Amino acid sequence: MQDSFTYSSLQVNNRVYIKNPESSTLGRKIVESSINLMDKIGYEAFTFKKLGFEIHSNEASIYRYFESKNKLLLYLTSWYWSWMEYKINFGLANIPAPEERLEKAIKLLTEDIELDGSFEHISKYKLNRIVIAEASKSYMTKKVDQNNKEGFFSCYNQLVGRLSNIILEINPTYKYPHMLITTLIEGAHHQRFFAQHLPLLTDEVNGEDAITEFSKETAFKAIGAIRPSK
Amino acid sequence: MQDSFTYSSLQVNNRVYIKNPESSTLGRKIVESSINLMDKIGYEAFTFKKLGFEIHSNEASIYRYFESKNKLLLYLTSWYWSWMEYKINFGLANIPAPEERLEKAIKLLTEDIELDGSFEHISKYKLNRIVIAEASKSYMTKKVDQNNKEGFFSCYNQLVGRLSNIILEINPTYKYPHMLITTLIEGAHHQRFFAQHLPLLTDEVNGEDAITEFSKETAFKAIGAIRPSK
DNA sequence: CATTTATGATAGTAATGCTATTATATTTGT
DNA sequence: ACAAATATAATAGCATTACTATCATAAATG
Repeated sequence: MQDSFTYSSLQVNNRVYIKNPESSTLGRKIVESSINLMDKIGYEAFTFKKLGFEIHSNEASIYRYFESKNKLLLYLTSWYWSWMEYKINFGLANIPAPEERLEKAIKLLTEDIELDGSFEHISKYKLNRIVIAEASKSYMTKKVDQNNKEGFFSCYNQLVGRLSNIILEINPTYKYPHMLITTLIEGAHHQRFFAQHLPLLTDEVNGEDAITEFSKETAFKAIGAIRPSK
Repeated sequence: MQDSFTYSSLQVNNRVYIKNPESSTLGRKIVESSINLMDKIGYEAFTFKKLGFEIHSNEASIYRYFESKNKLLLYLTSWYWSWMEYKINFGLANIPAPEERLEKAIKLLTEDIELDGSFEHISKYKLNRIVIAEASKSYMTKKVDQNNKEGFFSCYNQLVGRLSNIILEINPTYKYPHMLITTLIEGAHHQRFFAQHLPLLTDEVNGEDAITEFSKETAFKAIGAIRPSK
């Protein structure tokens, strides 16, 4: 991914934060460190107090940026999905055939995100791990309806909408484009987690990225389309 | 489901509880009420103190049955999966053709569980809702590996293993039987949740159970088998 | 009916998830 | 250059959570 992509958080709903973390050094440090810390100790053990300690600041200061750790998680996942959409837009820019577009999109959505050596503001590698392991905690909540009403899931909704349209371009009569996309995205994430922690729930296939391969294969068969030859 | 099915918890790993809740009135009340309360207020807000109040007992007594609310959730989900396995075994008993077995199994796994009028000890309707909304919190945890080593997910592992075998009976060369099963089970659960709370992520199709239909269709296409005619 | 065993009542503790207050920097507008 | 506004740091406090411990009483059992 190019550095030309400005990490503005314009695409993230501005009601998930109290003060835009991109607007100050402290804010950026909060986001950056929250990714490291949450990836390391997990959402449950993660607290603003610990984060405050990590960044040599304190709890109260973090609360001026985010109302709660759930909102912070919402911020991180929204950011991830809008980054992913950017990445997909960029990756599909020169591909006209919808079959190829779909295949590429599925690859980008389901592939393993590698540890990048570069010292970026936001570690995509860790953020991907957080999305895999913790994102569901942002919406599997008694506040979903309220949060949804406020538009906190719009990044994800929008991405799913666009991908559904590609499917409909390929097969306009396919009845379940949204289901297929969300099932494959969440499914791929689950499979990554299972591969690491609950291996009996997944399939080991060496010499390929089985998860991405499974996702592509399942998608094309489901919509009754022929996969572009490699 | 017959009442002849004894609700013994033999199939649930005995290390998820301290004292078997099926062994006493209080224990059964704990399980029964925990389902009602957790369904009502959600896993996060659920506490042993509140549960104690509900059953006119107290916190300390509940802690004699379950070490933590995470273990209680593990108990409930394990119970659910072993009940589901029983239900599937029962439902497939007289079906010889693997295609029909698979179709029936997918139906049982993904269908909406209706509110049953009968006053059963354990409400399958609510338990299903808990599994949909909260089950992932039982394993999306920094303790997964340890919990898995102790066999806390064996009910689910076993069920997935059996269903994979049906797939392999139909198509012995299919490479991703476990992935397909888990993707469809978790996927169907997600879709039920989305249909209620995040409708843009799913597809509305009237006049049928779209989620079960999608699951069946996707499964048969994925393994390249022909669906049994209805 | 003596003794385990199960439950209830109460208390206590460290940590969590905040809010509030005040002091001190830092930025800014004039 | 300086006053005013704004951002951050430091500290305290509070209700709740997630437990553990203790002791009394009730129920079951041998």
